[in-house]
Amino acid sequence: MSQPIRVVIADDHVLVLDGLRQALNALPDIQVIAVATTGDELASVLERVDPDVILVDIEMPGRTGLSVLRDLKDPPPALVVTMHTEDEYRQRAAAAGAVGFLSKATPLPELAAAVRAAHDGVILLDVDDLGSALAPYREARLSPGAESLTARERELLALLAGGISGTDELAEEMFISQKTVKNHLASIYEKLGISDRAQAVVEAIRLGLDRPPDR
Amino acid sequence: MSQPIRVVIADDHVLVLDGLRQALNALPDIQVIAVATTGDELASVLERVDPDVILVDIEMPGRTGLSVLRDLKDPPPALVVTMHTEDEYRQRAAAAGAVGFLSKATPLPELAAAVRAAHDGVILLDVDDLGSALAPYREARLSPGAESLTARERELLALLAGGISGTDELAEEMFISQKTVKNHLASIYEKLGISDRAQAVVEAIRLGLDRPPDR
DNA sequence: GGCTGTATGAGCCGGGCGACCCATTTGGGG
DNA sequence: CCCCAAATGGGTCGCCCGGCTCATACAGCC
Repeated sequence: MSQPIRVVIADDHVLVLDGLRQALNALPDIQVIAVATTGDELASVLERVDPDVILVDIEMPGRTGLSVLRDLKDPPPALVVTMHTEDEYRQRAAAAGAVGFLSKATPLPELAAAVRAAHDGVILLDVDDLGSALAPYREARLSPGAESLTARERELLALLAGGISGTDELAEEMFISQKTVKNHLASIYEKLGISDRAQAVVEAIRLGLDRPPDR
Repeated sequence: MSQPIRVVIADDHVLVLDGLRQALNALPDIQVIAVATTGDELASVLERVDPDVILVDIEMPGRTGLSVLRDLKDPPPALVVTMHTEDEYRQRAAAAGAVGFLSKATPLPELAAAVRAAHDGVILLDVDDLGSALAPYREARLSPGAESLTARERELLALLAGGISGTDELAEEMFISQKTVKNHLASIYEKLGISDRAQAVVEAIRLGLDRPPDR
């Protein structure tokens, strides 16, 4: 990965939609680029944009999500998210070309992992142990820009995002000399294309480096 | 307002729950302090914590949300959020003591407004024009710390959080002199108890001043 | 055994930033 | 009508921050 995974979500319950959008956008490696509340809207959205993964509910006013899926000629991997866990729905989702089938009772980290797996080409439908199939995708990826940073540089950014901004406090927190703090900062500035601590804080938070790991 | 509104959410669909939690927590004036996925869990949660508002789904494994509501002796205002819009459910919700009844197709800002209204003691059940009843509560409240800031100071913080950190760029953006920028910053530092731009960015984002208004 | 990247550290220099003191204008509230 | 808060602006000063160059030690890798 290097670019965030671009996702489209379709669900007729706006509350669910908005919540999901916000939750997924909070992850550094996933980006919701469009949403739809009806089947028709989804179809028209998919004419304009080309997501990496689609999340779709079955029940929607007008056309069902599955109906839209069926008609796509070159579809991105689609995950069906529904309240209905019955096997019949699962079959129908599979027939429509979905690569995964998830309940709305799925925890969010699990969904995120499924999105990453789907983007990676994994077909989640025919695995019986979903948990272990998703294991490699549990961990939140670092955002593109964050990959070039070293561990120590990320630590420093996390402290900065926590409100520790003075060179000496940072040095004390990290058990190194003031000079080394400034060296790390200089290296961060270069890698991220910025030039001071205020911008570093902006980037640190944008890259999700402010809260320790995933979740 | 001065303290954020403390909310408990109950919904058996973890995905919805997680999404909602994240979305509501993103608002500066609302804080989700606990969640529950079953009626029993909700009941036990309400023994431990005392929220300002409860959001509850009707269908849940074991006890329904309404059943839990009925048994509370001194209940906080409760909003029922459900997929079912039929009038029968509405009656049952009212009978259980709910102050509001919302569909899962409600947009998020509407839900947030309803939470604020409920916290304010408004009974939303018997209004026929929900839209205008919620109008006064549409606007997202500013977080406590942000209230002492002037409009111009908030503008400045928004720019800072956008990555504009140099005095001269800020001055240009705001059509004022460099000196005035530094004056505003000094005033911000004093009000927020901080001392440089990096910390100002941290606060700006924490206070939700990075993105213009509500939504 | 060398090469590379990371972490650590030093010195120097100029400019920007924060602290302190002050002035003017405008608009709204008492 | 007066006063206060907000917004605007000026000046000075000292220190810290960022840019530049360099050095050492250690770890992994081919």
